[in-house]
Amino acid sequence: MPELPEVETVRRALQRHAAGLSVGSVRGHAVRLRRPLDVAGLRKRLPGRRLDGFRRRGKFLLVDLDPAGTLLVHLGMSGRLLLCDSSSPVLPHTHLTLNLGPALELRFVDPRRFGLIEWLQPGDEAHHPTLSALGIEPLDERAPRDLPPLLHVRRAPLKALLLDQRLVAGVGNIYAAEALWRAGIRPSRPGCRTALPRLERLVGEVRAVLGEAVEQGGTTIRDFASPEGNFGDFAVRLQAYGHAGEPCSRCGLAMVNDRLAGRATVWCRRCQR
DNA sequence: CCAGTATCCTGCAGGC
DNA sequence: TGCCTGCAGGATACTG
Repeated sequence: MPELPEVETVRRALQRHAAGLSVGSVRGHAVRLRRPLDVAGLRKRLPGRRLDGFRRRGKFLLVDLDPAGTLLVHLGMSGRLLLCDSSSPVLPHTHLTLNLGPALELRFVDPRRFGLIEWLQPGDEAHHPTLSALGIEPLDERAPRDLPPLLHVRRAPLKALLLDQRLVAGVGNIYAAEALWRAGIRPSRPGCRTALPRLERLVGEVRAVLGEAVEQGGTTIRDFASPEGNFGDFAVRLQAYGHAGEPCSRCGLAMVNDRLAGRATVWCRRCQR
């Protein structure tokens, strides 16, 4: 479940190990991801291009192959980018492989196929329907000032607002639950029924939990791993997500699991109001 | 416009 | 042991 910290972990690993390398052959097969994977188009455009750098916007990874364009990657639910020795076994659901040297490959693996890979021409970023609509980067220094007022004018539950990428870019189900628990705010509380100082506290906790998770290399619940194969170490620090039925680590009351905005939502009825 | 729900997809856990 | 069901969730199309 790659959210901002997991994508940032992937970005850093690729920046460290793959920046400056050139793409050789491109292998893959047309498969239906969130949109169809255009292998033929990538085969035409990628070979010979240099990986100039890796950027992140929300949960999107942007691979710059200047000046030709940018490869836009979203990991969806189960997507992984792996740096592998060419001789290493190919995992099931490997949809795309970029050769990066005599024995090095970058592989995109995505069993559930909620991911996305598409080619952006220079200038496309500003018009891309999803990319251009993304909201505030929560770790940006402007977030504490800009985000609370946006939450304050909405009637939807705060959990749903945190998950709305057009408001905040990069928060998913795990870190939304954690931030609300840390802030002591009920996930179903409407934004407009929450005092501004509490919203400021919430944004602060969103930033804190994301920042800590980035430091730990993300959260591995089932299968997240960095391109080098490292697991994220933040799971042990989760206090809400995955702890339904267990005592709240603040007050001891059993945490409950509700369904909110179509998502499992673990929270404490006593601490979160 | 806004909020809520169904949908895509596979793997896995739990029930019987 | 094996089959079935439901759940996991990121983005988005759709409904009310």
